[in-house]
Amino acid sequence: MSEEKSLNFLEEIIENDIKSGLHNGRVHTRFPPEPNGYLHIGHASSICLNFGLAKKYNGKCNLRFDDTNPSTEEAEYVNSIKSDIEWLGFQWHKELYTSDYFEQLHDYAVTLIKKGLAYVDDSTAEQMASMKGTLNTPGTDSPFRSRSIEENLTLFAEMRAGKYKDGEKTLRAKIDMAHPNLLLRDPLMYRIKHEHHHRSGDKWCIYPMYDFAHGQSDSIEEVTHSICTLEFIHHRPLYNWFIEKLEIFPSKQYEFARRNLTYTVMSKRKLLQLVNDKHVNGWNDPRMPTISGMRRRGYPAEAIRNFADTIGVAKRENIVDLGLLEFCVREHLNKVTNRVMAVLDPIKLVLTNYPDGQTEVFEAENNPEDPASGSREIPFEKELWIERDDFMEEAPKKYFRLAPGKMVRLKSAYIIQCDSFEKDADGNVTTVYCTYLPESRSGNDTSGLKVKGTIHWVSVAHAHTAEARLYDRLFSVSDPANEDGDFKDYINPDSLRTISTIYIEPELSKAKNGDKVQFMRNGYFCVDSDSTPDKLIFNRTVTLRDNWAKEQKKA
RNA sequence: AGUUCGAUGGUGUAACGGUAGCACCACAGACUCUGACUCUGUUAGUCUAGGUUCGAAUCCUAGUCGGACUACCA
Repeated sequence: MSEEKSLNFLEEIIENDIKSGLHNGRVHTRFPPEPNGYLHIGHASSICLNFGLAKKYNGKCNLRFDDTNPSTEEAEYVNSIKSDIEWLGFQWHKELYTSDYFEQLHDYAVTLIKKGLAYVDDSTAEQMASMKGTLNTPGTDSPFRSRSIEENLTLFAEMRAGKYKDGEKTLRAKIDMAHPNLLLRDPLMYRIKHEHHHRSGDKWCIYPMYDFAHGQSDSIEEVTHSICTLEFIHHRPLYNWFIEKLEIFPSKQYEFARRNLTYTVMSKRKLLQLVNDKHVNGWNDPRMPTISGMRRRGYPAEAIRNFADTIGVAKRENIVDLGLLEFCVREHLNKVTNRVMAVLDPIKLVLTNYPDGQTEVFEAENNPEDPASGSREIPFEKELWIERDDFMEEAPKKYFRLAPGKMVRLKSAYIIQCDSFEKDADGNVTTVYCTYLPESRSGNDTSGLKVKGTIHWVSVAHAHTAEARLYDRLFSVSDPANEDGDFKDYINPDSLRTISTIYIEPELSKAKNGDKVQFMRNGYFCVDSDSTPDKLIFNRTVTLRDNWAKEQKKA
């Protein structure tokens, strides 16, 4: 019972806060996406963190759409974000929008103007940039910095009323143009944008900047722990400055390092390029690191949550091995998927001593990891499809499969011995001839034989067909964003291999969209949404571990 | 260069002044009607230099290396 689970740094902060009675021990977090794109695995980490922390400490987690920029945001994204979060298995306390606070935020701005802490600036963006100074040199005050409170009030009201064009005026906080933190050199609070907003419509033509919206929104919702990624750490003094000057609920911001993954890219800009340049087929392409892509790929939500849990949270730079995600995926799929037989690269196997036209039905366990999964029936005949890889003319020493003179077991059926084979004009093996041992029948094997190899098969007469899409990592280098040149030069040309016809056991033809199975000795697959009633399409989620492949590579 | 955050095996993460642990990967073996799963074992780490201390991954000082910040984006 007393197994002390170590805490991450955020849990430590929260537990200390609870201990000290801060906000009466109340914990309230939020997940604040901007509805301008699709969620990816990085967001998944943040979701698991924010919702997970709330759950662990009996708190609440809001979903807040940070929609302060009408130029980039669309309702379409709101829906995809919501369904991604739900699919991950989380339920938000409230669905909220920063745009719902526009009136309140405006009033906060007026408050600051009245306190002499904000002013309307007529400078252009270029002028402002030139007065900003640099990392090493202080900035200079704007000529409009000393406008009177009354004038600022009037001007700001006129800005709101639509008297000015985009870019003509801004509202700025009056802090310190020489501050070493550039964000505190009189940051913009409001800009003019005569644009239609996906929720507030045309009611507003001035929109708050992130820095003037985020902390106050947290505060309005009485969020206790506002958790964001490390690149916002420089914003924290500003976050606190607004809350302090406004004298509102003191939400606190904490930062963690965003999680990176090998063999992919995560920035919205890069992902957008992949989509626009058609390197992938949309945001939910199974190769994309988006939540919708991973869902379509067949990654279970449980696996993603487990992954987020396993990699934890810290403040140091990191790049997590994709292999760890795949491990989590396999770990879960192993427990829940039924085993089925499918032949992806077929050659024909003929059992010369098996009666023509005879059919036998074998019963096969669905999932040895889960006794409750039951069993199914598989028809067996004289002619079977087997995997090309499972036969070799000349077998190397540790090859446990078919070769002239060698024996294997046909999974759930008989032990067979290879006698001969046929090749076509190009030298490709077309047919393998074997004899079966009737007394080795699965379930009541009296042969006394032990064979090292077991292979899967599908009856030629009963096989159904399907398409398989074999996905592999999107990039051929582990950190494409940090290579020389364009990251797109490092796209893996073999990230998708389509096999138009594979043979599947009859039972599998009943599979429905989204179903997940294990193709025995091959990998985990799921039914793709492109499937039609007369054509099933299987996505390869992830391969099985393959020690034989490693063995071969060494040789 | 200024500010700021960080540095523990190949990767991710613990150890809160007192035995450097866990997971993934890799490797070796056992088991196997999936070369899967499972099980056992092995390799491998505290950025550097000083200091404080009986004792330092942990505290202090200096350095090194890496990241972030100069959008009317979030």
